[in-house]
Amino acid sequence: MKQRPLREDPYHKLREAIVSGQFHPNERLVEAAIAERIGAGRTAVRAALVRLDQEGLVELERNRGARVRHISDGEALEIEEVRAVLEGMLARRAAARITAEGLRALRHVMTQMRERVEAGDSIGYSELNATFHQNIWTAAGHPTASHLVGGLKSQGIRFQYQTALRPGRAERSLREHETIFAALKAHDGDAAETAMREHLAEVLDTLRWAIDSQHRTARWLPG
Amino acid sequence: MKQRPLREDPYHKLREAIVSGQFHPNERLVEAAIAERIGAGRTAVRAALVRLDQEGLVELERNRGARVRHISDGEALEIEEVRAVLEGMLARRAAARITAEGLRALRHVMTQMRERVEAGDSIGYSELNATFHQNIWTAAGHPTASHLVGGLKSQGIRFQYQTALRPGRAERSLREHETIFAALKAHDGDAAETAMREHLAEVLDTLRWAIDSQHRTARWLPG
DNA sequence: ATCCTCAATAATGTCGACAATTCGGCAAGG
DNA sequence: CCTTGCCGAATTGTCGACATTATTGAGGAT
Repeated sequence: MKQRPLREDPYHKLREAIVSGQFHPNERLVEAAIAERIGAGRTAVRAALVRLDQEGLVELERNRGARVRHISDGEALEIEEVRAVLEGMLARRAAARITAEGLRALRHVMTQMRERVEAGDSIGYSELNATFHQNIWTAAGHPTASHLVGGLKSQGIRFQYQTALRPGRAERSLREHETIFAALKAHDGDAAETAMREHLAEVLDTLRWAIDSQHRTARWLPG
Repeated sequence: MKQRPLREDPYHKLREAIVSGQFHPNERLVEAAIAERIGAGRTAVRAALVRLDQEGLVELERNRGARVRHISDGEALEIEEVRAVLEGMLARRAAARITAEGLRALRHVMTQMRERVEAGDSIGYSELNATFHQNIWTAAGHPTASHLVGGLKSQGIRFQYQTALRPGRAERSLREHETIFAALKAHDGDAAETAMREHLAEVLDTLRWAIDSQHRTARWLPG
């Protein structure tokens, strides 16, 4: 019995390549090329593409092949909106069910986040941010919602770098996380949901700002 | 250029067969058998199974084939919970954006629902119920959330018959819908979200009741 | 110069065959 | 009687070949 390393699975390999930005949005994904690139047969690649299409990372058109799905600005906002309500629900549940163990893990992550902010390391902070949220999903014990949120996150990942660039965002974000943590520690479901939704409303605002400033610079250059 | 009738697409055919209950939960789905049954090649059936697996209607195990996914009671409750927050959000948005046209369509559906209740036609009412909610999704203009809710709905469909059986459920449900409609008509987002969430909390309670009574009768018969 | 036609090309969709794997039964051994 | 190992049927996974379909580009007519 040999275990199957997930990293060798064509689906995961291709998914990782797309999410990590190795393919540009709207770039065509030719089955034969992908097959050779990741060292798999065309059949397996096909199956992977079907899954990724269903997942929303790839767009599959009959007889016209696959391309990396381009997430429009508006869609990114929609995704963030849905994330907000789902994570709000997860935070509420987490407040009711989180254990001492879970709280300790969260506190540990927050300590690291504080370090990253003080060091001015935006990208390191961003990764810890993801860890923080994932810990909450785990504590919530709600596979259905976690699965959905995970899928949304992978779609919106292209925009996550942009939000980190806003001046002063990290400090503010850190305070918001502390509020969430306090609510969880107090097992206050209402407060946890509210704090999480406010936090993600802030993220949404930042995203709007990032998109706006993008449009502004885009008009400056060619004009 | 010939249009492709969706009903002939193996994916939709198989999906419809599963959702409509032509296969039991946990029933094995042998590729060759399905292929012959719906008149398609094994390749197409394979692709359909992959999609349905990603969608959560089918469970695909490596080298062990596919089976209809069994949604446990707990999972059904989780699904309903997620549906509640998502539809709540959609109702809020719908309140802000619904047109006179959309309101008229909703009113028409509600009239029919009233008729079905008075006629004691639970199953007809249930279908109109689905239509009512779909109209709200449309009015909300939020493809991302609508898509997710649609997927959840198909997973939980097995339980929807059970909830309709509770005595007096239909009348109460009708009143709840009227409340939602009033909030939409008044373009009151807060009220719409609250009404929708309360409505679906009721549905969730009814579902808990259905599951409980199921367990009771299950223990009576063999005990 | 522009538009249309049509062949050449490249990619996808489908099929059949074969290899790999799982599962059930059956017999040998403890 | 129970466990273990092995064989065979059934099913899935993969590959290669071929049909089908879009796309591209050249050439000719207006």
